[in-house]
Amino acid sequence: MEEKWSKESREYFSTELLSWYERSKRDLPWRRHRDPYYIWISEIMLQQTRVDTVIPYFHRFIERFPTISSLAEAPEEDVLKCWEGLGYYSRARNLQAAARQVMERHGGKVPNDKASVSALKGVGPYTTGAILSIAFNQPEPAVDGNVMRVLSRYFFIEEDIMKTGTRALMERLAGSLIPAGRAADFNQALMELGALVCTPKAPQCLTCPVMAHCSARLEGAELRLPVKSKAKPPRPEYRLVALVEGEGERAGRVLVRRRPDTGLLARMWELPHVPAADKPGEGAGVADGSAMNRLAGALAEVGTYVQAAGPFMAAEHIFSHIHWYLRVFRFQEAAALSALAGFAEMAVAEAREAYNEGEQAAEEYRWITAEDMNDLAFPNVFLKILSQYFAEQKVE
DNA sequence: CATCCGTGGTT
DNA sequence: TAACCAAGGAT
Repeated sequence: MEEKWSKESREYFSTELLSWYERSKRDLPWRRHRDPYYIWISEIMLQQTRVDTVIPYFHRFIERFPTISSLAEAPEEDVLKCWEGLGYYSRARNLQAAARQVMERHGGKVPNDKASVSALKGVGPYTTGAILSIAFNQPEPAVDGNVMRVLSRYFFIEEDIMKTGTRALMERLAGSLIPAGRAADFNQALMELGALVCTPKAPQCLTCPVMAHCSARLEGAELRLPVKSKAKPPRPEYRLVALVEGEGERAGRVLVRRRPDTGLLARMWELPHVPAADKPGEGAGVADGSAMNRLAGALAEVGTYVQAAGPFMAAEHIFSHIHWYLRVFRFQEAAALSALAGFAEMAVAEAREAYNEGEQAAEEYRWITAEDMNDLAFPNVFLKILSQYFAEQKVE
C-alpha cells in the first residue's frame, strides 16, 4: 500500500478526527437519543437533504409517529402529509412499508444484523452502515458524499466517485479506519468533517484537524477532488395548469386530483395539468386562448365543464431531472353544462385515455377548500400556487 | 451502469 | 447567476 495510505497515516487520521469531533460536534436532535428508530428516521430524511432542512421535519415526525407501531398503523396519507415539502416522497412510503416489515418480522424493534437492516425498504448500503454503526456501534462503514469527499482528498483518490467501483473502494478504506469500539462516533465524525470543514467549494483547511497529512492539501489539489462526472441538466417540460373554481354546492372549492401510484410525485395531490402544445412564445399571452381551450377540453374529458376566466400566474419548478414551466389559468365550473353532459359518460371514459397521451390517468378528483389542504399532501410547486390563490380569495 | 426521484442552499 | 450540491435508493 502506498505511503499516503500507510498505517501511520491512517491512525493519525482516525485519532485526530475523533478528537476533533468530541470538541466540535453539533447538537442535533437525533444525537440526543440512542433510539434506533430515531436514528433510522433521521438517516432516511438526511438522504440528499441538508441538516437544517431536516430538523423541523424530524421533530414533527417523531411527535406524530413516536413509535414504529404508530408509523406502521397510520394511514399512508398522514405519512405523506408529514413529509410534504421534504421531497423524494418514495422515502416516506418506503419508510412506512419498512416499519410494517419491522412489526411483522422483528417484533417491532429495529433489527441489528446487516442482512435484516439492508432488507428494509429504502435502506441501501449507506443507510445500512449508518444504522448499524450509529445505533448499534457496529464497525460498519457508512459512505456518503461527505465521506467520499474527505477520503478522496486526504488519501488522494482520483477515481470518479459517481462510479460504483469507487464506492466499494471507499467502503473498504472507511471500514479500515474505524477505531475499535468507536464506530458510532467515528462515522459521524467523518461526515461532520465533510459537512463543516472539508466542504466542496471552499474547504476550511486551516481549521482542519488532519490538514498536516492531507495529500490533496499538500499538493494544493483540494479543489480538484473529488473527481465527479457531471450530471445531465434537467429537461424542460411545458405544462398548462387549471385552477377550477366550483359553482353551486362547490362554491369556494377548487378541483384537485391525486397522482398515480408510481413515478414522479407518486400519490401526491396536484392541480390538473396537461402538456402544452408547444413552448410558450416570449410574446406575452398571445397563445393564452388556445391554451385555455386545450385545458377546457381536457377537463371536459374527465367530466368537468368549465368557462375560462383568464391567466392566473406562471410558475417554474426544477426537479432533479425535469424543469417544469407552468402557466396557470383560472376557470369557473359551468355546473349547468356538467349536468347536461351526464349522457356523455361513455364518450368521456374513452376520450380520457386519448387525452392523457400515454400518461397514467389520475383516478381521483376532489373539490377542496383551503382547510382541506391540512389533510392532503401537495408537492411544493402546487402548494405555492394554491396558497396564493386561497390567500387572494380570502382578501376579496 | 444510467436514469429516475424533490427541494433548497451555496458559491 | 447558473451551476453545483446535500447523511442515497430503486430499478
